[in-house]
Amino acid sequence: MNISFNIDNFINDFENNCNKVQKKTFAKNEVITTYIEKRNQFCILKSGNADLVRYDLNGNRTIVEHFSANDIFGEVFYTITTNNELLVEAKSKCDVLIYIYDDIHNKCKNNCKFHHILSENLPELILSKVTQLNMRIELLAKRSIRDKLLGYFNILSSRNLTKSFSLPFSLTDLADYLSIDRSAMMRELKYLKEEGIVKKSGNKITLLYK
Amino acid sequence: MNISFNIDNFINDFENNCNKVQKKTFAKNEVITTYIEKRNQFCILKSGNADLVRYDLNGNRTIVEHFSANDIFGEVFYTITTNNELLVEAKSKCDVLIYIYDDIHNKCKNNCKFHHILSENLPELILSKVTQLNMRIELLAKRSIRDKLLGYFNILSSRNLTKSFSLPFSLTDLADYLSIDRSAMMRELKYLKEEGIVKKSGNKITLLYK
DNA sequence: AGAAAATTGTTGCTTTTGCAACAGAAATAC
DNA sequence: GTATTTCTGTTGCAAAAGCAACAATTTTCT
Repeated sequence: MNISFNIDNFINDFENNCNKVQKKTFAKNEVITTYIEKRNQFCILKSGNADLVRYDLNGNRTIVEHFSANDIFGEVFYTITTNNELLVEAKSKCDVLIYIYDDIHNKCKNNCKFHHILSENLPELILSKVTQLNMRIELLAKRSIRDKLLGYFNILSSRNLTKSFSLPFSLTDLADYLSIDRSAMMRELKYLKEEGIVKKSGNKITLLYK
Repeated sequence: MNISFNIDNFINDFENNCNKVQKKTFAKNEVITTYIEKRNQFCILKSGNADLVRYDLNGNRTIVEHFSANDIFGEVFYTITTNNELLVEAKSKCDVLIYIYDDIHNKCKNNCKFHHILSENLPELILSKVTQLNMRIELLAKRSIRDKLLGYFNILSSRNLTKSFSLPFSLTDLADYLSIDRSAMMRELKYLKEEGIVKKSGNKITLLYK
């Protein structure tokens, strides 16, 4: 979910001028934000990796989304919050820009360029989120563990334009992302290797078909 | 995913003036649009009901989204289209407003009020879509048929502010919406009735717990 | 460098889900 | 208003997925 303009060009600009943005740094494993209070946060991940995680009543953990540089997140995307706990957890050191959503619409005192461009591009930014979520839905709607794995591998493969790629998280987390049991996933992964459909060493996957 | 301003107030306005919108009517079972060509359509369902449907390679049908009055849809939300067929099918007579997405940003010749308000509200409109999709993801991420059913019933229940509500589609379609086997769903539904958790007559469901 | 914690890999067993097939009810079409 | 199609409801059996438990490996912490 890359934002379509390059934030780096404006970093200095907003750091000096924008009186609406908050810049924060989080260490690995810190909770960046929770989606329970209604602060209408809109966040941009400047660097690092983070997961949006849900813990449900049965004790299951689901990785709802995985974020890397320039992805956007925040409770503004969860207007109707459920009773489950939603957390954004830093998986590495993370730099985050935090806006209150309504502030994006209003011009900031200094009328800074970053803020202006952000508000101009807001629809496209949110639209890219929609595209991302639709991909997520397609994955979760798949009926078998095999289809989920191959579906996800295909996404990573086309994203990298190559049949070889690294998984962005551990196998334990992958299972929580695909909403399946880890040991069942490991078994399916073994079958996929045995049948010569994928190759795997460490967290590097290679697709062997076609 | 109701749009936050009332379109009806502007119907006459745009019908006479907006040179960017197309208004079309579809009969039940007609295909309103497909998501394969890249026309960047942005559609508003004025009246009726429609489903976004995917047919995958295994012959499974998934109802990706269900639309009713004032919901928005269109291929602009599927920038990265997969190889699967995506169709929007009218489940009843449907009135649809169709924009080319880029036209929404540009002022129309007549600078009509409807068009103006639409472009002003676009971020919130798309944001409501995000919220809707997140709900969908939460549902599909549930690990069992029972949790999917109860999760969906809870959504309908809170949407109607009552423990009794009608399902917006047939049981066959419900299974395709939850991405589960129909007969397995019927069995689980039977258990839920036997255990006194839900009541069901026709397509009307009543939640009995709490 | 060594201890502790987390992740990977595996397996036997149980439970859940899917599949196939069919009968009856309801809706739709002619 | 009758025939045809779709939908509902059910079941036995097969396949897939989940659960629990544990050893081996890797990573992290101090």
